[in-house]
Amino acid sequence: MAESDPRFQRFADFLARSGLKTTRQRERIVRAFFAAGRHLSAEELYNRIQTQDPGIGLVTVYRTLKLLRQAGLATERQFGEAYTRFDPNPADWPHDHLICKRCGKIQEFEDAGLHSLREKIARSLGFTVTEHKLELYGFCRDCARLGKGRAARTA
Amino acid sequence: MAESDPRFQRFADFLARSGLKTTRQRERIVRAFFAAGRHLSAEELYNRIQTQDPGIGLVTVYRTLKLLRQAGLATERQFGEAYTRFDPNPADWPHDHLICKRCGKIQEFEDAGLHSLREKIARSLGFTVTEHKLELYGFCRDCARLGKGRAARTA
DNA sequence: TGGAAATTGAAAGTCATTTTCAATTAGGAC
DNA sequence: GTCCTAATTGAAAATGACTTTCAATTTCCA
Repeated sequence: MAESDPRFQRFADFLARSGLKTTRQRERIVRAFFAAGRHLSAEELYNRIQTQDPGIGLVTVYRTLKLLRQAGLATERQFGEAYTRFDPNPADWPHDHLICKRCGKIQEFEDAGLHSLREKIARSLGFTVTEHKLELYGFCRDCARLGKGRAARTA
Repeated sequence: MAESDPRFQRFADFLARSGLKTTRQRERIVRAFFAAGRHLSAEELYNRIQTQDPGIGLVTVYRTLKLLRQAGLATERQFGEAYTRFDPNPADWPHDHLICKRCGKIQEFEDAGLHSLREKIARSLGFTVTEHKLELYGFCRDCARLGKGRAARTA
């Protein structure tokens, strides 16, 4: 996730191509987002940035996340929480998620069998499928070991 | 979906068991919900009821839907829209959904292969899975035939 | 039938996210 | 480097789905 991360360049290119400007705020937000490497909410990202640059507003975080989405560098996800999380994986990588109900860990995965299964189901019901969304909820190895208590939301 | 629908009795039992009362509003709302037989939002259900009983408030619709959920007679679903839809299928029937992006039709399905696939995926990543959510998006037979235009939200 | 406890609807409150708007800033033209 | 204009920013207000508050009404059992 060093400065050489090609996503910085992709974002810069997106801005230039769209006639938008590179600002201090956008640079900090994008850097913090990629550095986190997790599915953060706008508020969580905002809090991380606050500690280093209190001048940046939550509104600008929302706006920059929207730009990242348009650039194909982030995807909005809903995991049954009140807010949206942003997935830092390239939008053109189709994948699904496993969510730990105790620590909140989100594990991405890709499964070829799923694609054929979805075709089989769709065909049997007369549908044509273009996208899907699969979320598996449960406990990660560590949390399963600790006993399946109430969610603690650590990670 | 006649008066003999056992769900009316189940709801009445739930109310009695919980020390709650049977009211004109609750009866109308529950009847309209089961009669629709579709995944409605609170607002959609409210609108249907308005035409026959303008005295019922949206707040009461929300409250009654919450009771139906507690009674195991409805399940909240999010299909990427701004609002929640309520699934009129018994909560103890685990199933997934196919959503037509053009007419909004929602088709339920149950697939045994999915259960073993989810176990296989979880095992390979060290997770224990307790629930899942799968949504397939595409076009139903009728809409696929008409050409895959922009969503029209009919049904 | 009486009356306590539950219910209702309107209005106000939440909460995440978006819009508005006046002040600031980026970055191409010169 | 300096101008100038369009883009950007943050604060405050707005939005929209949903929930809570509260005074008035209704249910239902003793």
